[in-house]
Amino acid sequence: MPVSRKLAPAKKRAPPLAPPAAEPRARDAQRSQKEILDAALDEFAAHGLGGARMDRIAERAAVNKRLIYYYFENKESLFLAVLEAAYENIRSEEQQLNLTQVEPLEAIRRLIAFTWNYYLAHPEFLTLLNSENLHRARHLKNSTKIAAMHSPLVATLADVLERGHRLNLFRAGVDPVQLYISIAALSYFYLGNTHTLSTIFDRPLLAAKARVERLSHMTDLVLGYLVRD
Amino acid sequence: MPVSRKLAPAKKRAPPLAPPAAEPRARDAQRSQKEILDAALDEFAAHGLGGARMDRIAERAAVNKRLIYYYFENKESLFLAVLEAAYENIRSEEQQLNLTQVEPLEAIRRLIAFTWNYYLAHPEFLTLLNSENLHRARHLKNSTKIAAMHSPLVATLADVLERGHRLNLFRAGVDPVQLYISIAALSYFYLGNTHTLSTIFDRPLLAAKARVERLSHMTDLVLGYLVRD
Amino acid sequence: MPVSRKLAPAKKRAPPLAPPAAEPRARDAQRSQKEILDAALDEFAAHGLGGARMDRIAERAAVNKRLIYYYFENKESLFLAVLEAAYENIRSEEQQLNLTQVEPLEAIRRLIAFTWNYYLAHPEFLTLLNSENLHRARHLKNSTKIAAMHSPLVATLADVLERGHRLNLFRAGVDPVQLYISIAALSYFYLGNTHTLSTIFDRPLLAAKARVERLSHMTDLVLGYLVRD
Amino acid sequence: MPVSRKLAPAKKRAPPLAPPAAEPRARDAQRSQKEILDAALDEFAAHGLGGARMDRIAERAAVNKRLIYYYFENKESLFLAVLEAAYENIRSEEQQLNLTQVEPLEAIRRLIAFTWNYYLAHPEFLTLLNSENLHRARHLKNSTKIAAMHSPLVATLADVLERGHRLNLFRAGVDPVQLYISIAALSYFYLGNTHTLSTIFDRPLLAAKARVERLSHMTDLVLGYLVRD
DNA sequence: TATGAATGAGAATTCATTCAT
DNA sequence: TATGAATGAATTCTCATTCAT
Repeated sequence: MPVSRKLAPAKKRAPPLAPPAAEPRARDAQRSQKEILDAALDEFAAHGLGGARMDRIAERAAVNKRLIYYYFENKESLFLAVLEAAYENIRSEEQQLNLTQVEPLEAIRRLIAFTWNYYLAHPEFLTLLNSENLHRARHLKNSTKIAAMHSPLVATLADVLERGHRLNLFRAGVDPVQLYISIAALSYFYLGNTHTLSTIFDRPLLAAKARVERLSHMTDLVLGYLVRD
Repeated sequence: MPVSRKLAPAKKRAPPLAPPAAEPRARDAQRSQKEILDAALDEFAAHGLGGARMDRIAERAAVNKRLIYYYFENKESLFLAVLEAAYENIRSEEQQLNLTQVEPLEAIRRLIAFTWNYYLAHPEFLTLLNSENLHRARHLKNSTKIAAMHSPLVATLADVLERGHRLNLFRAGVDPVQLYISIAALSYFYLGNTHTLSTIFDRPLLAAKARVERLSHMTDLVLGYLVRD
Repeated sequence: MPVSRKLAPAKKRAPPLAPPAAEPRARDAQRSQKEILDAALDEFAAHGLGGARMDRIAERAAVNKRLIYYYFENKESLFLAVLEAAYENIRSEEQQLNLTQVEPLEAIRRLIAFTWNYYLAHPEFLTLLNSENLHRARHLKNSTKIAAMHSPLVATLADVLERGHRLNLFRAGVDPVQLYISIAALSYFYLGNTHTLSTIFDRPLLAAKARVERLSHMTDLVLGYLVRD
Repeated sequence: MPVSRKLAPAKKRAPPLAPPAAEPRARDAQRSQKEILDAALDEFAAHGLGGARMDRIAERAAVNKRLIYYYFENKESLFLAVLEAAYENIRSEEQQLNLTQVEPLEAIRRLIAFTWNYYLAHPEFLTLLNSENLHRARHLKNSTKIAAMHSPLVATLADVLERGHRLNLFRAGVDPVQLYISIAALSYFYLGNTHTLSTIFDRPLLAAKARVERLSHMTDLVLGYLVRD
């Protein structure tokens, strides 16, 4: 039962990550915004949009709460900003796979592995998307750039499929969007729902061995379907 | 023979002005609890655990808010109760597929179709699970019956795979849990993330035609992998 | 996070002292009232009037909550009933000291020791009185019998003082009420405030040795004043 | 340059109708905290911890209820803050008696009179302590400074007793803590229990005459014991 | 650009008490 | 005499947001 009486307002928890900052910190707009976004990503990922707390974001970012409103209008806008940044990040890393430059079979393998590993490394991306879907993509629909961010991905996958088919390697008539959704689905569901799945099946789905098996299973599944015999 | 003298309480609570008397609904504990659970399912599904409002649940259930606490300790316990009921529902319908009684190929087809249609008809199940995963299955881990509810499912699928293999139809060495997760994943991600996916791919994923295509794609995918050539 | 879903309402704590009592217990008005009073005494003593919970009283008494209202109108009336019973108890035990039958010096010693031991054995009496004083004796003032219960005590003490004086043992002009209040005060404050006193003086006031010393000190104090040299 | 686009929050909170504009009081953290503490002291003293209402405290302090939580974690922390302030106050006034600078007999007289008058002037101190004892000093035990606040008092009284004894005035072997408790007890019980005592003895204990008599009786009692014949 | 002080509108939860049988 | 079901009115505490500097 901590007591605070003198001047400082009561703090619920031990002081935040950053030192108490007696004097106002150096003014660096760029940096402040970045820290807010990072903190907000963590917070929204950890608690969802409804469960996220502006107070905690300010604390994590080590900025004054008021500053968040200065830069990001309100909670919802901040959430959209976080979402866009998250999409930008995954799409940008994806681009670096250079799928159009490798042979089709390898391209598919790489895409599956990349997706799996990215989700594994960025669990916050999954919960973020879940939150946005809970809200029926309300925020994303206000985004001007989001669709444009995804056409290259579709084009790339279409190219891979086309090349695979011309080499008489892949089956015909595969819809790239459909396939991409399936590839994402296989990793997304397993990782995003690990907690419930581990509980209901009473099985450690994130153990090292289980992870290797899952990647292998997913690859088999997709290639088993895709590759013409 | 009561011993009390009329001693006025410290501060009389204002007497109710007039009885509303809109013919009070019959007292039925069973029914009240059911209505609360139904309302809570809707509310949790629509807003997540954090966004759900006890007030709205009471309103939807048409019961006094206090009654919720009378039957269900608190919000979290209510959430677990809802979760368990939701799992019970899907597992029970699944059981009625009688997968052990049909030939393996048909069994797999049915399972895929059932999963797809169930999720389509029960979008609340998806958001509910997302919420629970956001909370790292905190509630479910307190459930005593959840794991037991799932062993029949695994056994059934194992039986189907085994029979398919003995008929020289299916490939060997398929892990039923792994496969079940994949089957669920393909529907779950598509339907649970329809809003964001529709937005980023700018495509109406829930249009009648799209739905038919998706079910077909998923079936092809799974059978393409499973069926030995 | 206990869950209760089926028919029974949620219980916050493990079942009360008494067994769940599936069938309504034998109808015994006398006994029910006694159990309610006992439970209420404990509860009011432990939490004060404001902090006491009717629910807990019902639980402790192992009767239905509604029954309390049947016998004791409301919380305040119940509190008064408890108070009166408590006073009755101490006065009745006090009476059995037969102070008028022993020599004055011994009578005073006995009264001091009795008071000390009674408070020690009945800490609930102290907190009960504190509660009533917090409420400015609001309940007691409604009592018809309380003053009558105390005149014998005053008479007895007056008699002792008078006899002591006539024997040239005690000083003259001692007001029995004043003296009684002092005797009670010395024990009451020490025992009723043990927790804060032990904390501020950092000393275990209830240790066996400390108790012996206190009784001795109080006796010295009172007799040092009373006894003529 | 804020990056936010105007994205309306999920549900706009209704805009305030019109600013009350009764010339807002200057923002003064120190003063706000003081007013809250003062109001809380009154409220806790009047109703006990359980009966105190945060709403009323806010109202009395003329601050927004939320501000209480801004400065004082919660009700319990506020209670401890109030307690500590109360102890600080009495101990500080006591210090100003300069008991070490006056002759022993006078020192004891002064201490008795001071205690009596302080309790008379600060009835809230008594009820506050009663509340804390009801809670078994739960809050005080979390205080770091409380014990330190009391050692000077004990030292002072020890010095007085020692000097009195060396002057062959006081009896030997008197424990200062024991004596202090007795002195406090005599006033505390009389004043803290005035309401019940007046009722059970049917006598106006706070009448001017009664007060004079009580102080005189207490002084006689203590000195009768302390002073060597 | 930055911040400490302040707030209105809820939010979950509690509580004494009454209803209906 | 006894009880499970039900409730209106608080009560503590929370939260996004704004004020004033």
